[in-house]
Amino acid sequence: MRRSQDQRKAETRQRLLQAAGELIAERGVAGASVDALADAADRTSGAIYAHFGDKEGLLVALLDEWKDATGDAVRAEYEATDDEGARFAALWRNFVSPPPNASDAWVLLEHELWLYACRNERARSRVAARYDDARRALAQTLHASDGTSAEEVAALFIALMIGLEMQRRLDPDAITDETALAGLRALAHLRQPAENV
Amino acid sequence: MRRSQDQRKAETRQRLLQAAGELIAERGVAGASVDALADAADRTSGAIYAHFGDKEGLLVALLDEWKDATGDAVRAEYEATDDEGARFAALWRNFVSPPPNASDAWVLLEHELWLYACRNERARSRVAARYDDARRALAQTLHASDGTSAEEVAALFIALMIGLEMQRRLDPDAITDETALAGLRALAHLRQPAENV
DNA sequence: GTCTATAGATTGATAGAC
DNA sequence: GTCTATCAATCTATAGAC
Repeated sequence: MRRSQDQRKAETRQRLLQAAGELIAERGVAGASVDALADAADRTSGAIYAHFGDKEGLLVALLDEWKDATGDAVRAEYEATDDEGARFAALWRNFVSPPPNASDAWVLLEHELWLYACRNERARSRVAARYDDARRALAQTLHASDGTSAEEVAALFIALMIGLEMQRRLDPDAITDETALAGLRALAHLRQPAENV
Repeated sequence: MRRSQDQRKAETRQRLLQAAGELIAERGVAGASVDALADAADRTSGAIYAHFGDKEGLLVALLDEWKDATGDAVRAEYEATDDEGARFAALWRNFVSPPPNASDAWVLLEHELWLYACRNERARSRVAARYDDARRALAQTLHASDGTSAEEVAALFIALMIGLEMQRRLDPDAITDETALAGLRALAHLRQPAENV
């Protein structure tokens, strides 16, 4: 019996975390009430308090367990070709049109939690670590060919893609794929100073 | 008497809008209650409903009246020099460390309202128009020297600065000014294809 | 137009049964 | 660990006096 109890407990925890991700992406941190979060996971609010203490505890746990399942897929797709254009196109495509499993609103969850982290000390270090991980992972994927710092380029790539996606989400016609790719290409070769301009 | 009544009305409206901007930046859209918004403007909730109908009306009005007072200052500072490095440094500086009048949290207001716009049809077109204005204004300031589309570069500049500021806000050491400037410089000259790589 | 007072719904969190 | 029931606080919005 111990076994099945533990299983149910673990399942509940996972259901709560997944439901939290989805519902918060849809309604926002403040818009997703404890009851609604529990409902979405087919549990009641009591389960949330038993597992995480309070709503903030759930959010912090969500941040801790929140890994990009996408990372590996992106890397594989990236390394499938040697052509720089195709590689950057893969990066961009995976960023703007989220992978099969994730909801279309996953980017909203990123912004939701970033905003939350800006106002909550406990959350900030976790989200900061998440961005640090993202930079490192991307830097490793890019494995900077030349003298440029790979992490520097990774930070710029991430920044550009986030900012472009923000604009595109408001107006899909505002940002073309060509613009995005031209931007990534330019950033990839920022080592050379503005010599022949 | 009509005169002073109108004056008070106009003043109240302005106070409500300004207080809304500040309080929402601090607590978020959902975190700033109607009563709290009214309090911050030294009025009561009744004033908000009389002026804007409901909370959403206040937010929409805030979006409509929301102009960057900074635009002109940035442009003046930009054109004060011919040196590209100094120009981009001025752009970046004005973006990350907001001007005298604005609160340090003004960027949070941007994200707060962007997120709101992603979930609210009435708000989305307004925020989209705001970003379009920003692109146009920046494009005009940059007055693209060469064949590159000025609006394209403007979109990339804005995207990069937003994304870098997000990362820097979580961890000030993650993004150096040098990285930001190198990124802007690279984007400014994206016309040339990757020929001599 | 602005206030006070209040209705009605919803919130985060707790208590106690199982 | 999970549920039901519930409290106190807070929320948006309305009604009516001035």
